[in-house]
Amino acid sequence: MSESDRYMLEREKKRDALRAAGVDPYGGRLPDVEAAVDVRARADGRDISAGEKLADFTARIAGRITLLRDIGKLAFLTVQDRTGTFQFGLSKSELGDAQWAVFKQLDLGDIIGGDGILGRTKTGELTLWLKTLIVLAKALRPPPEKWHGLTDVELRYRHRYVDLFSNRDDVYEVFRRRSAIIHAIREYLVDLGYLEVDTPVLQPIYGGAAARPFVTHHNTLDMDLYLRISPELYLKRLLVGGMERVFEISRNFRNEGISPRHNPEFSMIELYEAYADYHVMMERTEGMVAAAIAAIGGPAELVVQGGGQDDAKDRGPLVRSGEAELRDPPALTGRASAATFLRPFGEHTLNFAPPWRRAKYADLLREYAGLDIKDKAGVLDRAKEQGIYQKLTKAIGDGHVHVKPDHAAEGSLIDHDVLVNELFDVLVQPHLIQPTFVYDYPASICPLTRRHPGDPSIALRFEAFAAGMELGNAYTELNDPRVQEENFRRQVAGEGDETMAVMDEDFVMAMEYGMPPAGGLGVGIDRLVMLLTNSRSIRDVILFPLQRKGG
RNA sequence: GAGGGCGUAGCUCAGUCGGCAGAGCACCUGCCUUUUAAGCAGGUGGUCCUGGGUUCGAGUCCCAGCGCCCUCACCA
Repeated sequence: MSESDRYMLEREKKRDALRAAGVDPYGGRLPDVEAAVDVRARADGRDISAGEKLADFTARIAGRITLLRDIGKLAFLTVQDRTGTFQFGLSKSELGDAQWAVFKQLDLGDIIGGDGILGRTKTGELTLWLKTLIVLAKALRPPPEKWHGLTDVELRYRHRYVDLFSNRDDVYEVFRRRSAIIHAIREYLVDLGYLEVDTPVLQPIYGGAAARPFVTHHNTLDMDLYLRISPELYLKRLLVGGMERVFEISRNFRNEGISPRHNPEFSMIELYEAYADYHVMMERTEGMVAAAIAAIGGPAELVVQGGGQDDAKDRGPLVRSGEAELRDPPALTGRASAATFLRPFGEHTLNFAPPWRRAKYADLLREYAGLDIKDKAGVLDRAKEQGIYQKLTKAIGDGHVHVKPDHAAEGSLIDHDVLVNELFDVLVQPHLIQPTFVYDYPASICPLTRRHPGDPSIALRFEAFAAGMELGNAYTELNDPRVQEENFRRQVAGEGDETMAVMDEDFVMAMEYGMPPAGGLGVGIDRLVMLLTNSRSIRDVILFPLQRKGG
């Protein structure tokens, strides 16, 4: 017999003892349960001295037993509900022998309800002194260690339900905030007149991003389908249809590598606004984030675990190391003040107060790399210095790098703008800690993007960065059907990345009916939640991140 | 896909030079009517990730595999 079997057997014996005593170990509906936090609020209105019990203050609370202190004929249980914890006080003489016998069959992890009267113990702890004990669910497996909780990263992801109840103060809180953030964004856009829609996840033709798709199959139609990599092409059709302001919170699927910032399925919000441009989308980005921050409250005291093993070892019971100086700084208490927009992230404090910094791509390249974007020789030299040129020339032939000598510097095999882009990633992006809109990208690295009317070498695009991480991407959208069609043709011809979208004739047809000029924006929800909950891994903001079979 | 780290009781973790498998929590038995990770006394509990190998002897050394984490690659 394994040890876990022994644990189960002990608990099954207690379950059977409950049944033998006529108590259902798996109770049903329990009306009028009050949240722990609400009982506390109600108690605030009363003056209760230590050791006092208020016969007229009754309450019913339910939750999971997280602590159990049996002191003979008296016991204290700590139960946890969705709002916090509450102490139950049980006295053998008050409860009576029958109920006391029920208590004796309880273990850590069981879910119970209690009716009782409120009081304070000698030490002042707010306590519900039970008159009636209600068994709601006998747990057959023991919870993890009560002090450390579940820290094994693999077990946390594979058994997230255990992670959630045993690491309530950080893990559960992350997902509570995630919910609040999404709700706030939705409300913000709806208030602006946006319509929320659902477009196909199963797509016969995939597009809207450069990524490898997952393939699936419909049996009856005998048709291969792709899980969407982006909702973009459907949302633009809706612009044609007259949905002038439209958004979707979209689960996207990309058959790519996995990293602390990439999960095969991830959430993104995409929005399109007719008659707007990418500058308007900057304001929308700021607005959504501001709404999200307002929804989750003031400056975060929350510091969550990273995936790293070193982090796990440092982990304290409630909050992680390194955040002490960020907890309730006196200067940040004003709800409406700009300080509310300060969020801790790793060793940084990010300031999301609008307006965020707006900087042109070329200007940032000059500022952080000291490079003139038009100086082909200088860029080439720096690329060689950084080993980028060598890496790219080595990669020629595997399909990822294309030789375009006409755009290259003298003697270079690699396109100038490709080198610029690589240098930007290495030399500039890590410096973009504070929220920053990088705009006016070189057109050649985003060939499908609408050009600046006065300068065809500039694309009307921005990317939003924070903590060195890409957070969002926006465009002044192309609405010329012939240009769009030509873009598709160039992709199909393999001129761009070979994984990019195939020709979507219906999409072109839609545009031929007239699509209003529009601004379009995509924001990674998971990454935004990471930033606003100080989570270092995307897996810490996704409830059930993909794991290999087994383990 | 490449490199590095980790895998020991249900959980959190020690384990020295290769020499009887350890602690805390949890669990079981007993005591306890004001505890706060309650306490005290006694006790149970092991596929040391899996499979090979070296050795008189392997948790420890070697090889292969599996899983997780990290870095890189991939990735609007």
